Amino acid sequence: MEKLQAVRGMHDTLPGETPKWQLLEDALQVVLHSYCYREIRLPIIEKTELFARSIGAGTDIVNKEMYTFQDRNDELLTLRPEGTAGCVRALLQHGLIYAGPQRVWYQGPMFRHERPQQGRQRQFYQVGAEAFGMEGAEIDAELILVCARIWGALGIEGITLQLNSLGSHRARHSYRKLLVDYLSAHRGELDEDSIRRLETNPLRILDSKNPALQGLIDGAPSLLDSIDAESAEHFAALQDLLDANGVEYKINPRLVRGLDYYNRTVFEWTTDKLGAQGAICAGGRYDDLVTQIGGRATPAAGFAMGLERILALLECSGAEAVAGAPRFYQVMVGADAVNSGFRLAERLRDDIPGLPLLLHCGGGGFKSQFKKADKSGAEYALILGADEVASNTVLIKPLRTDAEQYKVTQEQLAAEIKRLL
RNA sequence: GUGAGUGUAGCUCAGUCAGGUAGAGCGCCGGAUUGUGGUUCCGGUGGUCGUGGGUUCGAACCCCAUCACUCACCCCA
Repeated sequence: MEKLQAVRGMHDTLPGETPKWQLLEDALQVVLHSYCYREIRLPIIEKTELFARSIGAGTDIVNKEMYTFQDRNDELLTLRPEGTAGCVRALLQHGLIYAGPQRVWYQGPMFRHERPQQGRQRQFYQVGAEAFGMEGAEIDAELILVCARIWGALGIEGITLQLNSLGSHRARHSYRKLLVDYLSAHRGELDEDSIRRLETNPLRILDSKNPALQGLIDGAPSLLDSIDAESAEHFAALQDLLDANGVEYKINPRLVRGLDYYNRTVFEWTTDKLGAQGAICAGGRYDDLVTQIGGRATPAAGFAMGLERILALLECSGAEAVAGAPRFYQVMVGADAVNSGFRLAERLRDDIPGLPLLLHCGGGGFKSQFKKADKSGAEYALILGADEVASNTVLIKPLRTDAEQYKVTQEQLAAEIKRLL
């Protein structure tokens, strides 16, 4: 029979790895809550049309990377490839978009059918924050400061903030023409990918890694030269706020995002420690998305970060999370000991909620049970054998020090454990 | 989607070049006078060599296909 394995690009997070995930998630929550972002929980499946309309019908994500399928009633559905579209849809559907400024955050799995490699899997986890109803550059700055504080909380260093402004959609559209004209004039110098993108997403050609193209790209008209006056002002205001708060950034006129809904501010936090997948967090402003999804024009901005990449970065910098070991391991030898041991343990759990107490299951003598107690990482063994059952006592043996084991009555045990905790 | 590399015991790997029906370390289980772990010593358990075909008297090894992982392109968080 064929061995069953996980679907390609879908990873299991094993018990040994979950503590570091929990540590990361907790740290993110603390920072987000300190800026008063509130959690929103969203469906993993949405109608396909939502993504086609928001991310953009011409983007790679929508064209070749979505997990799309037909429901039993022939509805076209998609496993979400990102979180923003569903978030906007939910706030719109429930009328929160118009209920004054909103700050929300979400976390969970996203799905993209890409070839897996380092820092890129088909099911991956993002934490994102979105803010609605705020027009000025202040919210752009706040989002970036949230990110910066997250890096600080996690002890992540050596990453770069890249910043750009795409201008208004209109300005971006006319720039697109300008760029296509320029590149078409040099069509012969373009590589295969770039020629394809000339039709689909010409701005991304600016992002090309092909060294042969760098000269051509350097000579291209600059996006920043052609953005509208209001956007330029907005961008300047953002830079002032970042400067005033000591956030370092690099203006990168070639930074364009792969999702169509962005306008004005776009940013990306990148590292050079993770190979080809250098972006750990990215976002920007998307003032026209709410309209595209069918609502009234509402200014909006947000970011999303890739948790696998952040974890990989934390491992690079040598951080280690501690796995959850029991504090107490209860050794029980003989049927009578098991019997009264279970009842004793249940009483302890009543008295001390959350007590990390591991009961030995599966029999065996004292020797083998102690081996397992040691291996479990527990600090103390609680020992129950025939003698203890007969005398209504328990032996407590410290496993991590040379201290002698000692005897307490079963009535005293809860108090003694509280003392040891 | 394109290209390259890898796949042998629960884990890390040797064996592949020059085909002769599988090895090490760690782990796991047990023992060292039977109610005490962590060190040491002794013994044991362990793999249809990713999967399916082919070549051959004979394949972990050569060939083809396929799946998965890794890396790069691409894409993006």
